[in-house]
Amino acid sequence: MAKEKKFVEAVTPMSEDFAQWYTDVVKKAELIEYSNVRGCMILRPNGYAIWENIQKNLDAMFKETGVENVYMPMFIPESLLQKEKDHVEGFAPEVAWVTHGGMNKLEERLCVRPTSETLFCDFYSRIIESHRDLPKLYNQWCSVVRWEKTTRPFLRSAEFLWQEGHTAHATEEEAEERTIQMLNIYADFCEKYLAIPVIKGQKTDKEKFAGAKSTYTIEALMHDGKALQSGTSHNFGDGFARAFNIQYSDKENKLQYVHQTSWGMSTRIIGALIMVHGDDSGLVLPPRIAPVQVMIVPIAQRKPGVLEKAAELKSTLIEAGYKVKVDDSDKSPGWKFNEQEIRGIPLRVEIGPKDIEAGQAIIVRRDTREKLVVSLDELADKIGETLEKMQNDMLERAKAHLASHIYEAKTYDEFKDTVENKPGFIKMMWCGDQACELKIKEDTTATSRCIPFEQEQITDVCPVCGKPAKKMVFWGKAY
RNA sequence: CGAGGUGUGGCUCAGUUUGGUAGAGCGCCGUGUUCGGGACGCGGAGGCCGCAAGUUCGAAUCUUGUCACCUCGACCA
Repeated sequence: MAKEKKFVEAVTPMSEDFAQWYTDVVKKAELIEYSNVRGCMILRPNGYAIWENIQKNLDAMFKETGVENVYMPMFIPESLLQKEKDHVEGFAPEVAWVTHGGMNKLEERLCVRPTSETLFCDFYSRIIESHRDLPKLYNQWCSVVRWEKTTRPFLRSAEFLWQEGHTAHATEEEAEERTIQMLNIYADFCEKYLAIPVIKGQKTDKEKFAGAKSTYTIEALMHDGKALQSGTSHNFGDGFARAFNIQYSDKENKLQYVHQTSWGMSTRIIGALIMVHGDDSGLVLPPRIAPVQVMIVPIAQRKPGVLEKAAELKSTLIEAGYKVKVDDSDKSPGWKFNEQEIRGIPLRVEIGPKDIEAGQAIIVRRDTREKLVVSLDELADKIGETLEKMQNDMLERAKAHLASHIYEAKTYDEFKDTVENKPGFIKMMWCGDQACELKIKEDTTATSRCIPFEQEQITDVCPVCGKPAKKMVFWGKAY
């Protein structure tokens, strides 16, 4: 029976106001709380646990390829940051500076790392001497600070958590191979754990990382049709090595510069998780990344035996390897259902006196709300099956959404019309000239997202300028 | 950083036009009855109205400044 009164403010529907929906979900799922410092957020247990799971799984994938973790200082002396010209130009406008130690002014001010290329380079210049020292495959998990003008939880915060991998190689080929390898790891991770399909490709010169030779990216599509750069992998060539004098003696005893890469994924990906899978009831977490996979909701829990049964089911499921909690608060069942849904917990198990009598329980999927009555003996098996199915279905749905939001433009008018009316990616040929890229941005606010690895020849000329087309580019509005 | 908007118990907001010392619902605490889609009764706690100056006998209300948040741009993971 439906109640007319709804006391608790629901999440703003996506269709009404997507930005507000996002903020509501972030707050109501208790992922974050705003802090006292502009643009900085407090990651609450529900939010941090997601990051911990991302970290755990991604870290394991890195380590399988020989990567080792280190930790670098959070401060960078100004002189060190200055060493690579493009790099400092790219980051200078948004670094935070430490000017005093205690009461004393520092001789040289220190920047709070916006990224740690310069520190790794300085470090590598000291520890690399011979070809026998290569490759160096280091990564660090840390936070970085970028004094952004406008911030949004997860998508762009002044301080954010991430990992940054920095490698040094003997040859250009090896560095390129590593750059692509890490991009593939990100893409695989997104598909396998986060159920987020991505477009892999290369950034245009305009969009590439400050100081990089080439930047590769994975681009995901949010529910509102906007793109989110979800992970990047850069090939630095020997540019940084020359600026920082990172040389090794090769087999012929000749001095050579190393070739470097760097690659990162941040808490921003949690923003993607929210905006790819969430719905009007809140967050929907893919089972493989969900900190709690099953919430058991006892019905009529004060009736004898109900809580005991719920606890028993919990132990059974935990033994079977699932992450399970029981909501034994004295809220009404309806309340608990809504809480579980807003937090995106993949499955709910309802267990009440009637079920106990019948030797059964009800499993409810978060994504489809599909209800499944199962006998208690096979609960663990069914939970496993359903989690698996849900993970797959979520990926398939996201893939379908992505596929149905990729458009093609043969003329610039068609392009402009599509940007205006159909949110998503637009495939269009490009002459390779930055002027056209800038014009597109000026006219439409859409930017080049990437030059996808999987190329097609849509037209022979660049629809913007009419010159011969060199590449097909994915364009779109982005976060 | 530019344009616009909003700041009043934990949340959503009324009160500001016309200055007179703060309200509602939800939430919270206690208690009892409840429990299959945000239950109900009774009792209670909690706010010098974002912050700072100013005008005034008196400011949530008027003035100036400042900070935060939201939307749209520019910049960026």
